[in-house]
Amino acid sequence: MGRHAAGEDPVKRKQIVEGARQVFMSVGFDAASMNDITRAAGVSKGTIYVYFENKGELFQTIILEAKQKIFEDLRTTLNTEGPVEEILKRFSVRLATGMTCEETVKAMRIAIGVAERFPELVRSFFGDHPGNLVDTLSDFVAARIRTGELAARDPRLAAVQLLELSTGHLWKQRLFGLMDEPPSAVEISEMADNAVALFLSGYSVRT
Amino acid sequence: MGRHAAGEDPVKRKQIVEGARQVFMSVGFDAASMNDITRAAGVSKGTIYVYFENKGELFQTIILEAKQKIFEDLRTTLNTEGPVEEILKRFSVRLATGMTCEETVKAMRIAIGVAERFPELVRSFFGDHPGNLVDTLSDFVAARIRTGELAARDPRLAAVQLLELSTGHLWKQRLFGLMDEPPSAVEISEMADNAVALFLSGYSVRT
Amino acid sequence: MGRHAAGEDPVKRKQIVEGARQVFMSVGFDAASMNDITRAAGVSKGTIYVYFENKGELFQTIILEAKQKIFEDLRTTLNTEGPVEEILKRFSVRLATGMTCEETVKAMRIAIGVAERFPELVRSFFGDHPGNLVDTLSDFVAARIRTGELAARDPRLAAVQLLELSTGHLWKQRLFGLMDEPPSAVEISEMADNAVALFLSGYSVRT
Amino acid sequence: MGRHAAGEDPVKRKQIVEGARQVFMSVGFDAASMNDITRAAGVSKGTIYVYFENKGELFQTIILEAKQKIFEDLRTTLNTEGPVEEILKRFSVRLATGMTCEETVKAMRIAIGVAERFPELVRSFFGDHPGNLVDTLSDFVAARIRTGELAARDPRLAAVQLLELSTGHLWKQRLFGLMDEPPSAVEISEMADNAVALFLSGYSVRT
DNA sequence: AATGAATGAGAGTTCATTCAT
DNA sequence: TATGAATGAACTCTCATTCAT
Repeated sequence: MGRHAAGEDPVKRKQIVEGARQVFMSVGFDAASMNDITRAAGVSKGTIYVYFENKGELFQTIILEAKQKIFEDLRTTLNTEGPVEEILKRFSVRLATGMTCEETVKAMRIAIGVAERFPELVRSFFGDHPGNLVDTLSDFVAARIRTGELAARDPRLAAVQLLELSTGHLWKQRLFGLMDEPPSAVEISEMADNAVALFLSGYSVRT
Repeated sequence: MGRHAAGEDPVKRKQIVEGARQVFMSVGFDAASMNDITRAAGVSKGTIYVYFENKGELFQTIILEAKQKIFEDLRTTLNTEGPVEEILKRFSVRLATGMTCEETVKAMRIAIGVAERFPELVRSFFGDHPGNLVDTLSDFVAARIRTGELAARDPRLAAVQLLELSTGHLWKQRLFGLMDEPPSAVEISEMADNAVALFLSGYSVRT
Repeated sequence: MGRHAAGEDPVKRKQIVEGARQVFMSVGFDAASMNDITRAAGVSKGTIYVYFENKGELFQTIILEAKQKIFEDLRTTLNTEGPVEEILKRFSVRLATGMTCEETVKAMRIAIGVAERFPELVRSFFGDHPGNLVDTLSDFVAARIRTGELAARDPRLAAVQLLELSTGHLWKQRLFGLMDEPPSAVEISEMADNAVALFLSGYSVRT
Repeated sequence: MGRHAAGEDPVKRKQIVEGARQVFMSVGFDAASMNDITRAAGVSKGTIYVYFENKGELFQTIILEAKQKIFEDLRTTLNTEGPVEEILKRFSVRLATGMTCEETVKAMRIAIGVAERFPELVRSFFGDHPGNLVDTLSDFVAARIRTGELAARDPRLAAVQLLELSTGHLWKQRLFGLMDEPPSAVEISEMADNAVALFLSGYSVRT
């Protein structure tokens, strides 16, 4: 039969998710009404409740989807061959780009705002799931220590520091609304240069 | 007569603000009802509307007050005499302590969550007001460059980097609910040590 | 001050109860919407929720009030002096009148319909509360056995039987909608005569 | 082709009715959702609407079926030969058993609860259909008056009185939730004894 | 000046019914 | 003929705000 099972038509589901994203992203969780979402999705209210148990579940879906996009290809960046400096710079640029783009910033803002009600949701951004950012970068640093390219007593600390230097300022400015547009490629590149430079001034092996 | 003009009794105002602070901080903006605040403040609803235009304005007052507390004594830290390293460490410790304490984290979370509705409010945390954090620290770095203690092409960039290194990881963990309690004094001290160490490895004048 | 406390203005309360009675009585519990009641009461929805916790509580109030009216003066009827036959007839008439009037019938119908959800409510009609109908009449019968006017091995059984004979048929016809109007005084009187006659044929002392 | 016309397959119809019976009996009319019934019946929603115009019609069918069961074999009881007392007692026992069993009580409660919306439905329980209870018992009493076994000026009144005495108290207690389980055979038998005894004390021919 | 009872629009969710498949 | 995904009106209840006292 050509018809889909209840709650399983991917086109409808996409429609709902898309409508919900628009509404949630622009007004947040509480201020988003299911009527707004209904309207934005072009789907009836009843249908939404077939696809999602309730407002909260729909919300979590939106946020988790948004989160996926940021981190997915960062690991592959670190797994390529090449000189430390070059790889770290590429990593730093990609990370900062993902963290400061419009969608990420909005998703994080909203998730942070409901942290008390959806604790796992916010945690998941930098959370303990395998392959989280800190672990991944720590592994890279440890490997390059073994190759003699880096020298650090605490690879994890070094990783954390690079992460902060790479995203910190621009991301915070975006999060707190001090920068209305995502930073330009040039700005990101400069910040990455500076981050990697300071990092290497502390952890590269002096000749 | 000893009566105050409408909306001008500072004791009443304090009462309202205190009640609102309790309620907003514990449940956020949307979940806080004016009835709850009325109850917590021990003031009638009508009175609240004499002192504050509406819920949003009251909310902004609360958040701005919370913000003041974090940054107020940081500048004096930088204005003391002494060796760069020592001063920066003290600054770093105070900043991280203020940024990760319960009240700050809650206030930021709530403010971030309603960023779309109260854009100036969130901006004000790290905003462009005179004496903001970046300017203050930049000035300090520039001064120490003039004294020959530090060497940096871009004092502002250096300041930003120190700020990120000083608060970044712990604060982000607190904000995203990955750390339920504020970090201990030891944790903060270690992070400050490491931050200042990396900073100086890049910007201190090599002998 | 001339103003009433929240939920304590007897005029408003009466208005709400009156509106609710109209709506509940004419369509039952489930089919009655709070909007209908709002309209019928001429009071805002919020106000109703100040006076009553929820729909169920309002409903219980309506039904219990209706119940009060039926039974309140029956006991005094039995406490008067006079020959058994005359007293029982008066009791029988009053009971049947109360049980078959429009309001009682509607209240009972609706209460019966929601017996699973409000069990105490239905039970209260003939319930175990002190001074319920069976006890009261049993006491009377027992007293008249002691005076030698009646003879019955089981006064309670005799009381129950009189109650059924007095109300049974007419009440059941009313309850099941076979009689659109309350029975006339004549009909009730005849039924009472017949009930008392059969009762006395079994329990009066033969000379 | 062996297919049935729309809405005419008796097996499907039975399935629907059975599913609806389960659901209606356990939660009542309003709380029963067509989805529940769909599930209980194992038939699609569309199919139900082929066999029954709407929820109300389906409901009426269920209630009428439940009603049939109570009264169907009572007439045969009265048509047997034997002494009046014995026959009346058997009749009384069967009537009380049928009127107080779980299914009857539930069906009556639900029907009574929606009496305003389905007036004919409730009426049908004791209604004017040929062969209703009162007529049947009146005929029996009249016949036994002609044989000289009973003496009553108004056979219909006598019949009504016996009916009330036979079911009244126990049934009312069941209907109003004062008795959670159906009465035991012993209780019913005793009540029947007492009912017939009082009846005969009034209407048997004295020797 | 201060109060708090009253308002009513709007929240999330359910469900009888329809109609494309 | 039978299906069940989709609809959207209607449900109960909440709450920011007003205004008579």
